[in-house]
Amino acid sequence: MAKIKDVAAAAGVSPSTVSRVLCNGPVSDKVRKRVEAAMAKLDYRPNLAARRLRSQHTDTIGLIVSDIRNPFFTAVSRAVEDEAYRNGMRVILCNTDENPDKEAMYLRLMQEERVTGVIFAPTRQMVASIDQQALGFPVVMIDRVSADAATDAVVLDNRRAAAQLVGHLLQQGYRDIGGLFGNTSNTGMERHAGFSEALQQAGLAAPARFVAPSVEAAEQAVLQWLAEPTRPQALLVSNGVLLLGAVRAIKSAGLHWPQDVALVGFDNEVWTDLLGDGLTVVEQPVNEIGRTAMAMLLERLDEPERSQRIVVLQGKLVVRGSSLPQ
Amino acid sequence: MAKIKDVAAAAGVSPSTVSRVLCNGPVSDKVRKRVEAAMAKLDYRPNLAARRLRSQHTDTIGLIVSDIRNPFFTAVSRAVEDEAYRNGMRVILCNTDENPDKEAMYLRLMQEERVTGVIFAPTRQMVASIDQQALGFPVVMIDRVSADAATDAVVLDNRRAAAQLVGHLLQQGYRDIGGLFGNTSNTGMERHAGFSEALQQAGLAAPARFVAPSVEAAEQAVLQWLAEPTRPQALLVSNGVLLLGAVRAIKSAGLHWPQDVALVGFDNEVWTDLLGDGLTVVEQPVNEIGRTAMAMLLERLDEPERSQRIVVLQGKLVVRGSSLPQ
DNA sequence: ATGAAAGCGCTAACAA
DNA sequence: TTGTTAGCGCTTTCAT
Repeated sequence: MAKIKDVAAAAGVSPSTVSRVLCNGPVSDKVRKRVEAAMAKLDYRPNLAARRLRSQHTDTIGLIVSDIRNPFFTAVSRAVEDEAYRNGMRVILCNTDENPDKEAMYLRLMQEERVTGVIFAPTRQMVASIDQQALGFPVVMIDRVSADAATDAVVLDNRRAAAQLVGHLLQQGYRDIGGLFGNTSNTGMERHAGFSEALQQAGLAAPARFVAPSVEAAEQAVLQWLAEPTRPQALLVSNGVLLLGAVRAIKSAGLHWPQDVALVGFDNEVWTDLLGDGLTVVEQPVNEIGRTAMAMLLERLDEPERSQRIVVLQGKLVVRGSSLPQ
Repeated sequence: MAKIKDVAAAAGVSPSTVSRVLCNGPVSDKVRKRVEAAMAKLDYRPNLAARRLRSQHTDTIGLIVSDIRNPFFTAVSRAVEDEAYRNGMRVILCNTDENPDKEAMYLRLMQEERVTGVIFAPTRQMVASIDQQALGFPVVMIDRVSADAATDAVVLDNRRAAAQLVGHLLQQGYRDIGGLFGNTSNTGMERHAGFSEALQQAGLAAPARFVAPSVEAAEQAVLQWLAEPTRPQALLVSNGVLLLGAVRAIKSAGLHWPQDVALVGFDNEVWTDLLGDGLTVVEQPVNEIGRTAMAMLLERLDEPERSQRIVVLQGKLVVRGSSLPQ
């Protein structure tokens, strides 16, 4: 494999000149042409490891999420990657499975890679303990954040979104409303807070249950809840993964929405409008979340000293049949 | 940030010894302990760019797919990543959008990264033109391959799977069967071949249409097809993305399966069993595909000279209501 | 088992 | 605009 010296020799110039061509440095047009011809002839590929070592910048960012198969993260990842490559940066993707040990391991790996920065959807335990100074690179958190986080962040207005769903249910005449939330992320906690507040303001009880963030856990929990005499008239479910579990539970219990139980949730996944008259959900602006996170990271690199910034995006209430009593 | 020299000084040894600790080389237990203590104290993180440059191996593989949001690739990616990290390798993910220019660009990037190997789901144009020698690393193709590919590969038995779906429809009494296929991948071509052969063997016509691999293109094509007087009794759709489009079309045309039109397809996505009595599909062994691709890459690295190998996996027919006349 | 020395392929400072 | 020189942080001979 050709190296910079070979190209230099073939073009009759010094290695530095070849390097300048590579980096768009000052080179006369005539020489540049010659060098580019030599590169093409030798099928030269600059060695990125060498460039990174020497130049001390990797143009690489880390993207740490719980599971790329969660459609929310799938969509956000794609947006982040597009924006990254558009800015000449590469992305290293890491799946943590909501496991703090894996989170720590991948953060360590990011340090070894000397990444330029990281976009991170942390678990609840991790949020407060992230120290950018110690890490050595800036972090933008997404999806799961709390007030005590010390980094930039892009989040949905989770309380408001949950409150909106509750408001919608109240408006439709539901009074007996239950909530199902994930127990590992701050997102679940915030959505629970919005849910509780909205119901308390209406003078109603706010029965809530918390489960592991998996389809199976949600399915089992909902199946059990629906079998109890205190079964709620309406169910609010905290994200797309849990929502799928809830749908499976309702289906396998032989029940139907909205007559047996109304159902509302988060994440406007592709299947939510295909079921019966559709599921009422809050849609997250997934592309905007990804793009914004990447943009904030780039801004932070430009201005390391500027104060912490949290961008709060609004969800969009999409009303469908699952919450409209007939 | 501490470097190897600092650790060496702190531990009272030479940099080589620290390096040996890092690489599990021969070091006495006593010295190893001292070095590890120094590493911990200084919060040392080895610089991967430097290691890669010097050692000439990157322990990195590239994964090139059309779009991570396609659930098939989402699942395969996750399996590849898990298997990679388990083997101490990192993964660079690239989305090509079925665009040959992007494919070429990312292959070039993989060369600059000096990746150990690449797992690649190529478009039709690209399949035959992949030259591992010129690229400088081994390639394992997935999902889309043809006989003239010159690399290792892991594929579904697409012809047989399509034929199975046709066989199932014939058994259920359908005679007038149409097929919808993607026009950019060899996968679509092979599934079309299996579809055609099976119908020809039964002495039946095999009307087929080809569309761009997007939900919208499929929806429009099916909408139009269903409005024609020659509308088929049953529709076979070549992958999960197109299948979603077909479902939308049938729904928005106010039709129902199986009475108005039976529907079968590929990819057992989460929503396929939620719609009515469910969609009949061929399920691909997504985890096995990802794991096998990674395993083949590792084997190829061990034995560069062994002959080309293609692993053909079987799909699983999952029969549901969409193809069972009432 | 350990150390000294060389160099992976490139870029950045400096000089011309 | 171009060349010369040094060195990024590590691993790998080759000694000892």
